[in-house]
Amino acid sequence: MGRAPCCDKANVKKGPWAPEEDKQLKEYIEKHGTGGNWITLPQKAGLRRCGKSCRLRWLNYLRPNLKLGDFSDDEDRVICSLFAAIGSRWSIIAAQLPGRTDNDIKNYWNTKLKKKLLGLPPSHRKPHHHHQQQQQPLFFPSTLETTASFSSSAPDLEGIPISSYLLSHSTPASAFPLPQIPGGRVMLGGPQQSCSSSDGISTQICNGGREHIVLDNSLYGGLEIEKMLLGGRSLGCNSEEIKAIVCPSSDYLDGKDGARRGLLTRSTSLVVREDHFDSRGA
DNA sequence: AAAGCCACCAACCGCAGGGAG
DNA sequence: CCTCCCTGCGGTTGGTGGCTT
Repeated sequence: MGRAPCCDKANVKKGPWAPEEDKQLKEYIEKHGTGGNWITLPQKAGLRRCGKSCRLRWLNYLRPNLKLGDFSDDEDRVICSLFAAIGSRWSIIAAQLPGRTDNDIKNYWNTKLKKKLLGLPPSHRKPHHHHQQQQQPLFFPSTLETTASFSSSAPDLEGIPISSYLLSHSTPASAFPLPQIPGGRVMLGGPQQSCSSSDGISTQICNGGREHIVLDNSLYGGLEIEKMLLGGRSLGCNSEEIKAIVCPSSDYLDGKDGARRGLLTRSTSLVVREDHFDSRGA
């Protein structure tokens, strides 16, 4: 039994948006808002488009405060670090980059950043100027392959280069058959393992399936994240939770307390601690 | 100059989650 | 609870255009 289509496909226009359609959609939303219902919006706005298509167009191209143009090195680092930690959760990653959309980031990752991390030669196309500056892979090959230290009870998994991992797993959060943890590095040693590297992220899996992720580069301001795993599967965080984890300026970091605990969705627990890195001078 | 290749990106598709009834 | 509906997400596709031969 198939799902009912979200719209009348026969009467719906597909393909690239015309400038008039953009104008029509933008003007309608600016005047009336989305009304909380994208399905009926195109009809109200006089557009022969699927509601999902309108939503996508608005979110990705028409809404205000969108950031256009090249990704900065800082943005690269945020994307890479979060990808390493949580996998291809583009919406969460996008939430950390104001003005960027998940689609943007996903495209950027798939077409450019992944190749840069893998150290593949640049495309024959003219690369973005600020990307030309950095010929070295960003951090996976240079840290996990050469400086990372592993202690593991699963030697057959030790030392898998992240580049090999990336080549075969574009979706680390869902690709592993064993305890599935967002981010390939967490999995590299199997259960009861630890992995640390100079890229600012280290992870541990303790007895009982407790996942322990430590982010200590300056980007994060030094935070410790501890997540409980349920049923051998790492559970997701929503964007606010991740924001609490990775934003140095977030309210989570403004107070004096050494540790604060917030309850995550689906019974995942989270500990955000500042004191862990105070002694490291991170 | 033309053809072919391929990187890039906008947009589509299907699925999962969550809320309402 | 259960079902239905809507939204949001992530993977994938197809068109476009730049580059190479």
